[in-house]
Amino acid sequence: MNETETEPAPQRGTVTQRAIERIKAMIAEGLLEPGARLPTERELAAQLGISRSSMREAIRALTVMGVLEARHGSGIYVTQLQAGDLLENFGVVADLSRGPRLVELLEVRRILESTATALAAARITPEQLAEVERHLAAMNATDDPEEILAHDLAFHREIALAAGNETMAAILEGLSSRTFRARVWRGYQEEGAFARTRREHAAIHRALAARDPEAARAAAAAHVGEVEEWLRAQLGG
Amino acid sequence: MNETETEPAPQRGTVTQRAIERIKAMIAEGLLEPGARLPTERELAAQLGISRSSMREAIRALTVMGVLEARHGSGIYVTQLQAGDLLENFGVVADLSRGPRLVELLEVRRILESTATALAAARITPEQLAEVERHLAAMNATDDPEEILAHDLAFHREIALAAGNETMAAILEGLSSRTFRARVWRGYQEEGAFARTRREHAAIHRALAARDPEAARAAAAAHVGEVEEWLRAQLGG
DNA sequence: CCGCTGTAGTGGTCCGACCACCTGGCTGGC
DNA sequence: GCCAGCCAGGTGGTCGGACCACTACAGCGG
Repeated sequence: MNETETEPAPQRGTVTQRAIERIKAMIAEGLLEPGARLPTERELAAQLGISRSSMREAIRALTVMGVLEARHGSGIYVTQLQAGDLLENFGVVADLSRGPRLVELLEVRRILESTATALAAARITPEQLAEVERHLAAMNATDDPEEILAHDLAFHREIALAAGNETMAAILEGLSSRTFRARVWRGYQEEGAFARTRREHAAIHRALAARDPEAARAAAAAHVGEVEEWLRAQLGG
Repeated sequence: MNETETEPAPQRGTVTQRAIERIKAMIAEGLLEPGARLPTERELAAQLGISRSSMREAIRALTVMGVLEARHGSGIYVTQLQAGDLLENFGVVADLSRGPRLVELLEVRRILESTATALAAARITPEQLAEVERHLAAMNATDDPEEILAHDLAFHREIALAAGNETMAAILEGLSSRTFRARVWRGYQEEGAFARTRREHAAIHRALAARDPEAARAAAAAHVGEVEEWLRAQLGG
């Protein structure tokens, strides 16, 4: 391979790795706006002087990171680079963590969730509060664990959104991913924790309706803390 | 909208996507222990009945997620699945976020960093405290922005580790990634914020040495909050 | 016994072909 | 003139095979 005669650092790592950095840099520098369409795979490969296979791997990597989006038959596009896009695969952390790692994850969630709930108490709109109440009611109206879980997730998601920080909401979404919750809660709920959970959710809602940030923070921290303590005991014993 | 009425599970998405899920599931179910070596690419491809190219893309995806690690000439291995492994590429979020998103990111960091610093005040060991002091001294002993930045990062990393939650430390690491800090601080530091930063760092250290969690929380929150406010003003004006 | 070397096997890269899908223009009827 | 439907071109998705770069280890020679 030839190089530009004066370049002392032609190749750092693998070809694919370089392609990833190049495209990432292009986006960081603003050469590629969010939503913009990239050249075709074949063209990109030619531009960087690599094979289409390697370019495809680079694109796959950026797709996983949530930076690019490939639409079959249409083209490759830059995502909106919203928090949700970039944190979409954050859930795998929760899905593949085990043992002490799970407790750490719940501790992080407790910190963020309590703060988010406190913020939400101050900022939530009547419409959002109504939505929260809807999920709360639906959660109490059924005994199907699947449905309860779904409304539970939606309940907290709505609160996180009401906090006004989309990034935090996206992170919490990952920390509460469906499979994660299902895994941890399977045992937790079997111990008849339904009643306790309902009480805690009611307390959170009460604090939100009263616009009391401190009460909301405490209620949310206790809510997550309950699960955290249970899980800690599971591991310890 | 509804599907899967007729066929149980013919083919959900693309071939590569299925391969990713399969391998991820194998790890989640414990069939592949952390550090274990996988079959060769060619073998894996044959097992799942797909081409090696597609399998390579799947492996690349899992590599980016921090789940797998490919060693040229040796083989493919499952990572230790530590927080650091899975959150390694979390930094891209910080690197590619702009405008209001950056403020949100700093807000999340402020919440986590203040809590982590408070925890560290209660748990830090003499050795760790000495290390923190070393970085503090090195930071004050030079005027080279690069060096200051490096020790600044190490200063906070040491504190996060002392908090005893590796997952939180890894997330904070991502939220403080080198390029992110460099981007935001370029302007911030140019306004003669060196002195203020040093004062804030000193305050954090003082709280740690005094084992005062509340003071540590306040100092850390103020430290990050300063940058946050500055950035907010930059965007507002 | 140690160190060097050769080699088999691994991931990394490239090529060229074909398939599946989407898009937009064109055709044809109304 | 307008619109539905068809159709061709272009796009990402998949495949198979070949070769390169690197690693690990067995075997040789000192």
